Amino acid sequence: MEFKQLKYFVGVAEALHFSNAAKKLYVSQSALSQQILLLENEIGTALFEREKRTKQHKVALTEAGTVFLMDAKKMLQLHEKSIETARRVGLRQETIRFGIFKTALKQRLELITLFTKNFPDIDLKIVELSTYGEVQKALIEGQIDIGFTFLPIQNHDLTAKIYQKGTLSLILPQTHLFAKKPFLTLKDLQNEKWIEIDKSTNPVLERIEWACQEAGFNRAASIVQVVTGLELMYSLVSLGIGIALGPSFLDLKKEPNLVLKPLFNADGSPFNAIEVSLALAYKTEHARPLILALMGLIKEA
Amino acid sequence: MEFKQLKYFVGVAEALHFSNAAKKLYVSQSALSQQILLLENEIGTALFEREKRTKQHKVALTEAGTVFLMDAKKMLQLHEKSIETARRVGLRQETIRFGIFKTALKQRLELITLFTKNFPDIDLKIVELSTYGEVQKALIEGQIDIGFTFLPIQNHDLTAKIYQKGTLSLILPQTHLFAKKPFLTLKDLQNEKWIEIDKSTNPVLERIEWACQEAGFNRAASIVQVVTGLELMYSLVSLGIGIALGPSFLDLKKEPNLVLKPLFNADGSPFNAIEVSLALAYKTEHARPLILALMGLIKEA
DNA sequence: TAGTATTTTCTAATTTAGTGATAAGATTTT
DNA sequence: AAAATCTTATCACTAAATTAGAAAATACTA
Repeated sequence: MEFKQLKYFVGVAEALHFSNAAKKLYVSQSALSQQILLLENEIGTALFEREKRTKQHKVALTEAGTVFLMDAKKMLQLHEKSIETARRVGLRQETIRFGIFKTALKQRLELITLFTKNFPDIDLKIVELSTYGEVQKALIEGQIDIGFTFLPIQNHDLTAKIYQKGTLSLILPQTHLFAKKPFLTLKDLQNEKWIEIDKSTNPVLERIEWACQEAGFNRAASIVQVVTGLELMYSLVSLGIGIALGPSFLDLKKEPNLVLKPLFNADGSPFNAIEVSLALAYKTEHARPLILALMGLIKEA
Repeated sequence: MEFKQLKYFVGVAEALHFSNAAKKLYVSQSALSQQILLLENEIGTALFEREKRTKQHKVALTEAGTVFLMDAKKMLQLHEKSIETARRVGLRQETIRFGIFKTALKQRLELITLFTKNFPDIDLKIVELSTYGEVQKALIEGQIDIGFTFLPIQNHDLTAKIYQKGTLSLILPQTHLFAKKPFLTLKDLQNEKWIEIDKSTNPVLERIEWACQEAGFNRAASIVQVVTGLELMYSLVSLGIGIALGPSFLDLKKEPNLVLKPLFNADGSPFNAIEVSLALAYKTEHARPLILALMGLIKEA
């Protein structure tokens, strides 16, 4: 018996419907069926009556299922409570300095929420840095304990885990001719002017140049402005001074004049040769349970 | 967090010693360490103080570990209780007919104990059959629900799981010249007289003949007596009428005049070309949770 | 300084869980 | 009826996690 199976069981018991429960639980219906079967075969008795789907998709708890549901809920409650109390006792006055940089606004909020929700008793200090390169530097120098960064990481002293995987997307003014074109390729962009984020610390950005060379043009020559922050980039693109590239998970809701367009290869497949991944990182030698637990939280999102 | 980790944690907390706890828990010490680490890294705080083994191998619970221990025990209790009550409710008056045959006395006792301990409320009927071939027949014909048998199983309607793996061993009178020889090979036995269990239904026994042919002699010609049960075989071997072969897991404690000797290849490696495996089997199409749960119990042993 | 006891780390092998596609059972629609 | 639909179970494949065992690391003992 596993806690996962208990969660699945409670999910099905509440939905009384495998497919619907699977959606809520974020697993496939087949995985859900299998785990419920495993649970039943461990206990030795059916927990649900499927009745060979005799009547209208009737899934009902058996008598054994009914009594087991109560215990399953208790176990899950105790599971949560046990973690909470152990954390409260073990983490009194522990401090975590969490480094963030200016990109990825939505993501950092989500993660801070996740951190404080799961570890309400730690002293979480947010350290704002301007670029992800500075985050890496601060991690290595021990000024922060954990932080956001883009991949790849050059320094081997850091351990990172992908938080959000993205590809390169195009940032256009809504008024741009291409804003309505469904399949944009790199080649389509050969006559554009470009705004670029300072790339001194980002190896990914260099790969854009290579990709443009492959597509048959030299983008570097068309860069009209290099900026250091997203805000200025957004402004310049809005003004029509040029277009820009950025991670596909950027949140442009607050920039009504801009649109984020995915890129495609010539054959119509998504252009994902250049991966832009946002990751959470810590200095490997500073690993301790609390930091590893925070790292572990990202797989829930 | 997994129940397995909770069991391991309680084991270490009670032994306050990883290696000793590992033995009790029947896992390798490294697996134990890893699982405890994983648990600590999920909770986010250390549960044990290892103090970098500063003093005499001191393993102590941290404060967080102490509070977590109580919850862990509660969860494990609830885990057991939940299974018990679900079984009690779901398995009222269920009957299982368990087929056994005369070999493997010790093993069948162990398994019956395991069955009744885990499923105290089912009506377990032991059906004694004389050979494992009859057990297979009874399974197929539906006279029994589950039963012991030797592998391999010819009939594809049965599903089996190995309960105990063994090789062929030699059954000798204690007074026999070979009883003290450390490395017996098949070739050493070419001039012996043989007692043999009725092999009409056992494909494994035929492979003995092949193996003897390979070793350079014809055993079939030296068979002085074919018997149908172990008891008679033991008696005849005791009397010095011949020697016999049998599974290495036979229990000869009650036969003080007999010894069980492993066989070796000419190069000194153990002779395990012929596997004699005792398995638990059921008719595949009769699978139901209770039978699968009983099948599942054998991995605990 | 070598020897012993103990836990962690590393690696290869096995086992397990997950997914997507498909099958099977039963009802509803055409 | 036949086809479409809905639902759960099963299959085959892939990805991930778990295990044991060897070796490394750490500290105490003689």
